[in-house]
Amino acid sequence: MGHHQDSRGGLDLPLSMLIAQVHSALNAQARAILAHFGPLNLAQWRIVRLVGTDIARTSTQVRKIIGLDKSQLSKELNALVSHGYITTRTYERDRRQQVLELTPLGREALDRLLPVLTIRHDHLMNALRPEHRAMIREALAALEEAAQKTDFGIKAALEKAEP
Amino acid sequence: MGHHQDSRGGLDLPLSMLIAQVHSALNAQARAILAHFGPLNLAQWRIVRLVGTDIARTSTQVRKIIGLDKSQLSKELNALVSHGYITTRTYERDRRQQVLELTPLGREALDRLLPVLTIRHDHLMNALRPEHRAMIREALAALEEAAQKTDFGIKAALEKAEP
DNA sequence: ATTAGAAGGTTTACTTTTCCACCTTTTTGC
DNA sequence: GCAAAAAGGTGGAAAAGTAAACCTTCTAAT
Repeated sequence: MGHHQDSRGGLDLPLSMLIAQVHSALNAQARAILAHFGPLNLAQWRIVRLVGTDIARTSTQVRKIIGLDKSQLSKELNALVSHGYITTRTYERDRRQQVLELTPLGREALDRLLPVLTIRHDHLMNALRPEHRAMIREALAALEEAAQKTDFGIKAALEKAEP
Repeated sequence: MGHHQDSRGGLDLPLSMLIAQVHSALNAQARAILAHFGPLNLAQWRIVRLVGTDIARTSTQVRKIIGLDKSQLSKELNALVSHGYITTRTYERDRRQQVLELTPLGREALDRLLPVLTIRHDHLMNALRPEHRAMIREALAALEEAAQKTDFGIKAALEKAEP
């Protein structure tokens, strides 16, 4: 029960639609959790998480890892700085970038949220069968790479349709 | 090349982040394609597609299948009607809902776009290894179901953090 | 039969994401 | 070295998505 369709079990929607649905469900879930704890939105939380766990130290690293639009990153960073969660300073090896660091406030937020979101992540992983768990990352990576290309015969189809 | 990290191959980001990335890449790709053909945005295209291929005939069916917010659906339907792609009439079996149908203009758009997006979909599927193809739908469905729950021990963690 | 509650949909306000033009700093190719 | 190209970042506008208040229609429990 709780499924979208009653009668048609195997209705095969395009993969991109499925992913959009999963994405929006995950997003909603994460938002609901974050909303309990304070003012951080999802993007901000991700930034804090990456910086606080030393996975990323500069603005560009964060941007590449999260896959965030550079404009959005700029805005979220501004918000994080002005609310006192992180500090920024110029990265001397490349003066276009910034070095990011958590403030004590930022660290406190991380310490409060990380355990909760780890539980959630475990919950998600448990929903997957072990075989799936093993390959889902690879599959997603393959899809993402395929999604980068914008020409794969489309151009030809385009010409036919719009001469 | 084109990978996010140079040095760390296996950096395991949370699954939700991966999905967000794939989603946004797929979205961007679809947008880019749609932009070549006309004024339909992604949501509108999905509606036209479902209605035109008889997968969905009423507003509610479309909403459930696409997983679109009801507010957003309402707006997109308005836009589609006012641009002449679809028509709506009250569904007599349940007068809250509407029966949707393509106009000739809508059908023309479908006929032009469907082949192109089918090519794209095939391209995506080809990027997956057969094992991935076999399991990805099931895995995504499991994730989506798991994403519906908002309580899975979180509540307890919440109480600890915010008494 | 009536009524409370659920579900569908609309509207409005608001947040988040995307797009684009522009500026600065690095890198690259002569 | 220097000019062009590339990459990082910023700010503003537009699009997409989310949330909440409200109305109508249906459903279900008395």
